[in-house]
Amino acid sequence: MARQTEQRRKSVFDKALVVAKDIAMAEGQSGLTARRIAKDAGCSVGTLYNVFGNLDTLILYLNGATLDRLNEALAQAPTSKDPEIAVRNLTERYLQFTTENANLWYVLFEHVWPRDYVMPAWYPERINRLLGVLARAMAPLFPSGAEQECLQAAAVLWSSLHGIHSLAASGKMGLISSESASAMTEVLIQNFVAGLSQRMTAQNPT
Amino acid sequence: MARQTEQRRKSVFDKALVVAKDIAMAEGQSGLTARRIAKDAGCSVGTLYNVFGNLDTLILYLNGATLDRLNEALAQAPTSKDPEIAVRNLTERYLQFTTENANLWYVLFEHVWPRDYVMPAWYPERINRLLGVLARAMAPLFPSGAEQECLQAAAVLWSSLHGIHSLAASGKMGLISSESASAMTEVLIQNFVAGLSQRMTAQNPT
DNA sequence: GCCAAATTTGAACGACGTTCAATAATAATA
DNA sequence: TATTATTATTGAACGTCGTTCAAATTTGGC
Repeated sequence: MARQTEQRRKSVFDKALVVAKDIAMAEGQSGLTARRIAKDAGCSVGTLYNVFGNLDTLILYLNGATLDRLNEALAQAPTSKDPEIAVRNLTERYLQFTTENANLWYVLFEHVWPRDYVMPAWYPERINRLLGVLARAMAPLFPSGAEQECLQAAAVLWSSLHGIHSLAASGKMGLISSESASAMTEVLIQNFVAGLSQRMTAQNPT
Repeated sequence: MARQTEQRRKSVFDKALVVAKDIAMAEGQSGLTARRIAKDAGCSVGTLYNVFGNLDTLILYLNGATLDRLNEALAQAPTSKDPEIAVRNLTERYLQFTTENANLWYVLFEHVWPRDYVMPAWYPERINRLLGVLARAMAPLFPSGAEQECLQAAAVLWSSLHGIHSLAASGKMGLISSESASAMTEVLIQNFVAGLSQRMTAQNPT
């Protein structure tokens, strides 16, 4: 029966993702080996490959789950009509999440995909969902009809946040300490939002 | 004689870095293996380890050379008293460099260091040298005595640029295409600089 | 209970970073 | 120059990695 096959596949799928998450949180990227995950999940490497095809795809699903959890965390951020406050509320949650889930975040953004790996469509869509949350918070900074510009600005802010936090976390920024990531985020938001609102008022002078 | 020893070490050192650069440019991160570099450099893996200690250190020196070359490229950017123009000139050179040296840039920022790897002091110093170039271009946006704030703002802008370009290059930003990195950079600079100058004029009203 | 189909298994493969006893080359001494 | 002491180089070997696949096991239908 195909039904039972499906059920067993799903149980292996779920179990593998659970133990992969546990391993990643406890030991980081380096612990995420096929043999280790199979052992902790109570199956053989062959079964893992039967379900996921390869280790990269397993990590892809792990990242998908991480993105979902971030989305939930951001959904609980208080809203505000003031874009600067709304954006700051979001970035505070974002920073909190990446701090509390540092190793998972590391896997999410530092994992190197094979050059020819094709991402399933749902993966970039989940990232765009996050961009959408940020764009909604920034919407008051843009005139109606400028949804594209708003989305682009959200992408800029999102990428910038990522740059600050990843460089700070990995110590690749020189003397700038990792503790200053929060302060740097604040500088970014203040000035970027100020620039946007100035542009807005210049176009629609009161 | 220690002299001759030193000379041979240096010749292996230099040759290894040259072939490592060639390999990285042609094939990217994945081609940078100890056996491959040794083969191309005309020595054995043992000699490579005798000189560099480990492969991470070899890559560290490769990255150092890349940073030096970027520094030279930025030094040739035209200066301007207008901070926005000066910053844009720098970021254009930066984008040009990372595009022309995409694989080297990838190695520079995506290489995962062992958790306990200790960077030599000269490495973060080279990154700070780049931050200094950016900070000098932004200096007119800050009152005298605010050098620390200026440096921090430079670090924010630098990190943001890195976030935009790395996410765009690796396709980790969702639907945002890699071709839009340049446009996103422009959005970032315009609004960030506008925010900074607004802050400046608010403190020193004319 | 038996057979056919599907699933699970883990030994095996090639490649990786790294090590180190053996070899070769060099410097010092007689 | 011949011999010894020191140093550098070598590459086979170790353990681990992702991945494969023939064989063993389990499953579902009769």
